[in-house]
Amino acid sequence: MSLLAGLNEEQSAAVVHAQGPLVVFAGAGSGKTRVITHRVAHLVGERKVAPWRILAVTFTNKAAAEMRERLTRLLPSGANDLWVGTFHAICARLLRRYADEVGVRKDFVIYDDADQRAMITRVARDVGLDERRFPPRMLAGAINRAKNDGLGPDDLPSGDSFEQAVQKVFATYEERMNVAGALDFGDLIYRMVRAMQANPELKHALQSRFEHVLVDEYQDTNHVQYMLVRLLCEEHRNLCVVGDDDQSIYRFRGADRRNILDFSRHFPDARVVKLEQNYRSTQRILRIAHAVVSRNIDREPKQLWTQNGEGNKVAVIGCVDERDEAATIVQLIRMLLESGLARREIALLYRIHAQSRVFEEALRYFNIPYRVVGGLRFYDRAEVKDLHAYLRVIQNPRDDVSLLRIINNPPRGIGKTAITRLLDSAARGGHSVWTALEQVEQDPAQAGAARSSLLKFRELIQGLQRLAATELPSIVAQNVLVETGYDKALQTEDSAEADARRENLREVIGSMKELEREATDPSLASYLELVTLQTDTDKTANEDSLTLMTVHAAKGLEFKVVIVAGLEEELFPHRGYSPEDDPDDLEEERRLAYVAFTRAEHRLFLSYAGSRRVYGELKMRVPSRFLREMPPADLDMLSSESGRPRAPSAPRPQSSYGSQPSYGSQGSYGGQARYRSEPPRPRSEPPRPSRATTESYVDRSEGSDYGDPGIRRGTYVRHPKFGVGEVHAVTSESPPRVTVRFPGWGEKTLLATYLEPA
DNA sequence: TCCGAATTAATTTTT
DNA sequence: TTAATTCGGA
Repeated sequence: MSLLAGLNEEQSAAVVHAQGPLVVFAGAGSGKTRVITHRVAHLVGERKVAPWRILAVTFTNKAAAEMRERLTRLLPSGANDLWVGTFHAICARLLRRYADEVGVRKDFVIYDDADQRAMITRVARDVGLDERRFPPRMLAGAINRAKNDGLGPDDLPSGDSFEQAVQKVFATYEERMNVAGALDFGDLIYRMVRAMQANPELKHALQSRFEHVLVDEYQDTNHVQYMLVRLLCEEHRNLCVVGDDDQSIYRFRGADRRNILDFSRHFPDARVVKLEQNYRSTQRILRIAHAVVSRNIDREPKQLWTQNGEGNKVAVIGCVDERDEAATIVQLIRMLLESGLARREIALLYRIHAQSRVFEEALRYFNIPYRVVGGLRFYDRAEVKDLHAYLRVIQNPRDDVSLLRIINNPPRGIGKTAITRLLDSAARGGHSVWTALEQVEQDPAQAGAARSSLLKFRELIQGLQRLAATELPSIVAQNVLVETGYDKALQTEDSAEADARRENLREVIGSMKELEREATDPSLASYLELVTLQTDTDKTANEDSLTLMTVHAAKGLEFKVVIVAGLEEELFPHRGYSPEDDPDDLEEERRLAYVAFTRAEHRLFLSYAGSRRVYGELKMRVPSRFLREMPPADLDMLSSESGRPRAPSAPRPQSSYGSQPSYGSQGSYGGQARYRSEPPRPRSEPPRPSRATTESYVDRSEGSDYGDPGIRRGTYVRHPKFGVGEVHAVTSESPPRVTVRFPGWGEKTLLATYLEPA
């Protein structure tokens, strides 16, 4: 029973649960991964379930790899025969195995979002849609949403013109994808579900195969994924799902929290286990996280508790603007590092990537090693995608999107006209571009130079295909770079950027070689599948650098110290360009905040700026409502050094990086910070913030020594039309509205977003 | 065919 | 602000 050693009662219950559906509500830091891995180990080791009859689904490859690794250690027999993987990877594997039954080609390629977008753009043009009225990204969104809901083109409404456009594009897109032998991410799951529904034998084969199905991060499954899970476990009914509805942060991608919230309704005989003991954070951190998320109406009631200590107060640092925020936070980080903390133990989180820039500048200024997670991914680089496109065309020349990507890259005299004619020919024949290329001799429209360029390109690809029949992928890749002239073109360019691209390509080939050494099946097809499904390589995880990332990217991670920047209205909670308040959006922002805060083990720092450049425009900012929702007793309200009032016309210092901070920790980062602290605010009365609380927060007492970076009475602001005026009152916070007296114009009430500090 | 100016748009994104 | 994409002229 060593598997149960060190587990608490609830964890053990989940591990040993024998038969039937089980839902585990696993709060942040409650030992979720442990439960899931130990459960699998228990099934194999104690209950003698054959490993190949266990399916464990994760959301990331990283999580899958981690689970496999842990299981390898837990199980004497190893984890090789277990089915562990993401929904997408598992479906891809099943689709290849049952390609004939499903009706897909065994050698299908997988289109990522960019490929999909390219295809949709082309289809939309071909069916004659106005790109301005129906932007491809919206069409793609609608198509993906449909697939996430398990719907095909025929299942969609066709009321308004947009719906009609979607339906038309969707249907044609499916045809084209079929011709191209390509599946998009959504297809992988959708097609599998459809096939099981349509084919009872296939359904039965799979249902009897998987005796136990386990799903991690169940709160982020979408509807088709639910359908798939449901189908797979129909026979044995041994479904174990683990998740936390409070950490569901992918609604915008179709994740449906109802899947976990309604689990007991979907499976009435389900056992429910709640893991509420947190092993990660201090009590204060949990309290403020809970204070925010518990305001959500639609959630499973639960509250994390911990035996950990009370911990330090959560520091809230008010800053002047985003540069001041960056300078202040970097100073804070320097002090944390000086106090003995390792860089890898600190994370700086933000709501959107755009926020990282100023921090990166400040960190570079002080030579603090950092890594930015997410953003531009390695495999998304143009040159990498180009090489992969060549490889994909070699493997499957019907892959139109890839073919069109490389047909004149590097330039080889195949111009717009020649390509248009080729596309016409393909459309006429209802076949792929490659087929059109094979028939180019019969096409009278292709004449002279264009025709010979096309023929030359065709021979180039055919030659590489012959090579690929016998050689390893890395050899093929090297030949691609040489024979296509791709490398030569970069060499000729002779710029630093081109050198970097060549370096990246060398790196790709290096990693291909590495994979070939390890892989059981070092084929081009398996390499290509791997790189499309495995987006992040995460090789930098071991180096000691500070981590910068979005809150989304931080899910599942933990750090000794977490700093969350930009706790301002409009930013966090984020409101992009959606004009109206969607309560569901706000609830998701709360969950996001909950995820952010619960990443912290020992200390949590929050910051906001009083003004910030948004798309180049200086905007006034209002501190996040989330701050107001936290118990004031757990907060330390502070302001940055430069948060002190300055003469309105005083020039901004060139750089605030050199200034000494007015706060610090003594000895260790765990010590009480020497921040200037404000008198405690009266407890506000959420959820409906009264005007009074608004003022007690935003409109600090006059004559205060502390500069309030936010908008308050007396602040001078500039409006594009009315000029400079004085703020008379803050009338609402969301949207931030203020009354301003403009000389010559009188008193105006307007949105603070139109104002900048004067 | 290609380069640079003009235009436009701008969350989060495990796959 | 920026980055990405498109368009127009050489």
